[in-house]
Formats: sequence, structure tokens, C-alpha cells
Amino acid sequence: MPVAALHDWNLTPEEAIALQKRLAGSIERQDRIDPVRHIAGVDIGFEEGGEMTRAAVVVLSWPTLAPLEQVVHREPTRMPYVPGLLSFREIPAALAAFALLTTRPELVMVDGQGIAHPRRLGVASHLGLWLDLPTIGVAKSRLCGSYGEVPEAKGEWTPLRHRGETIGGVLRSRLAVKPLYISLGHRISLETSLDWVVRCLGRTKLPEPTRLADRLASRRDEKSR
DNA sequence: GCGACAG
DNA sequence: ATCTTGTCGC
Repeated sequence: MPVAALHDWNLTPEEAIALQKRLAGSIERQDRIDPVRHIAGVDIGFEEGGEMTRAAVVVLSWPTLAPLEQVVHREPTRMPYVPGLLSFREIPAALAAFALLTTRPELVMVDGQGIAHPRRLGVASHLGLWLDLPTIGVAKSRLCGSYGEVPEAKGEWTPLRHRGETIGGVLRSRLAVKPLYISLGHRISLETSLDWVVRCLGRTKLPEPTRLADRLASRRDEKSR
């Protein structure tokens, strides 16, 4: 169910932190999710030295992984970058991009952390609460937590732990390449999250939904259409 | 007190 | 995140 106060973006860092702690308590982590026919990949980045925020969303069909729809949205950035508060900087643009979609996906993969966050509310979790959809955090680097060696074979993973909890999995998505940091965002379990990421892997490091969103976002010349 | 620190 | 060319390798 929707959570109140998610839409407040004019917060002091202290207020944002307090809000994160409260919202983290609403994250659901069930094993089973509804039947999946559409998977969205989300990538949020910045341009013009951070002045502009750009959100790209690609919807793929499952199980073919064929892209069905894609949108890009740009808007002025409202918040500075503060480690741990990234979602407040990125989500406004992501929501605007989602509003442009005609398809409502059953599963969303987001570039960034889910609950693998100091207060268990990374951008994937925050977005999942807002959209009330199952989300998975697919990060290319670590925010917090520690882990042991990750086996070399594709699909292998090691738990990412923080303050006595398992907050995610460090996944070898491709041989001889730096691993991905996978964590549940909302309405899904870690195991199911890892399953879906592995199932969406092609020949590259990133799963198809995130990879296509990344690629779409970096095509600098085109506007949303 | 000293680092670390998603995008 | 972004600024940026070529280059090594499957």
C-alpha cells in the first residue's frame, strides 16, 4: 500500500534520515511475487555537472527480454548529492519517467542499492514503496557492508553483511568482471531478487533491463519521445 | 578520531 | 554520476 510523506522532497538531511528510518519499516520482503510479464529497468544519472537529472526506463517483455517501451525524462536537480541520501536526489525524475509509461511492469530493477543501505532504504527500496511494485537494487559498487571472496563462476554469490544482518548478495554476473551488489528493494526476497537478476543476464555484466536503461540514458543526443 | 561513501 | 581514445581480448 502507498506510504504517506513519500512525496516530500524539501527536507533537511536530518529530516530525510528520520524519514528513511520510518519508511524502512514498511519494506516488504516476500518470497513470491505476482506473475511477471513485463520487467522495467531504471537508470538515473546526471548531466551538466549535476545540474540536470536524467531518468531512463525501459520495459522488457518476459521471458523474451525484448524491449517494449522506453522513456527518458530530464529535469533540474533539486537536491545535492549526499552519500546515503541519493534517493531524494534521483527519485523525482524517476517518478516523472514512470508517469510517461503506458505499461505497468510487475517487476522493476533499479541501478543502485535496495536495502543494502545504512538505514535500509536505498533508491530501489524508496522507489518500490512509492510505486508499490516489487523492486530489486542492482548496484555496481558497494555503499555499506562487508563480504568474503566471490566465487569466479557466473551466477555465484556471497552474502553482503552489515551490523549482523544479510542485506544483499555480491553476485558474479560475468566471469572475470567486478561483481554486482544485489539487494531486495521492496515486495521481494533476496533469493528471488538474485534469481531474477541471473535469469535476466545476457553476455554482459549488467542484467538486460538495467543494461538497456543505461544504454538509453547515455545516448546523449536524443530527447524523450 | 580516521576513513568510507550507491549515483 | 561525468569528463574522455585508444586498445587489448574473447
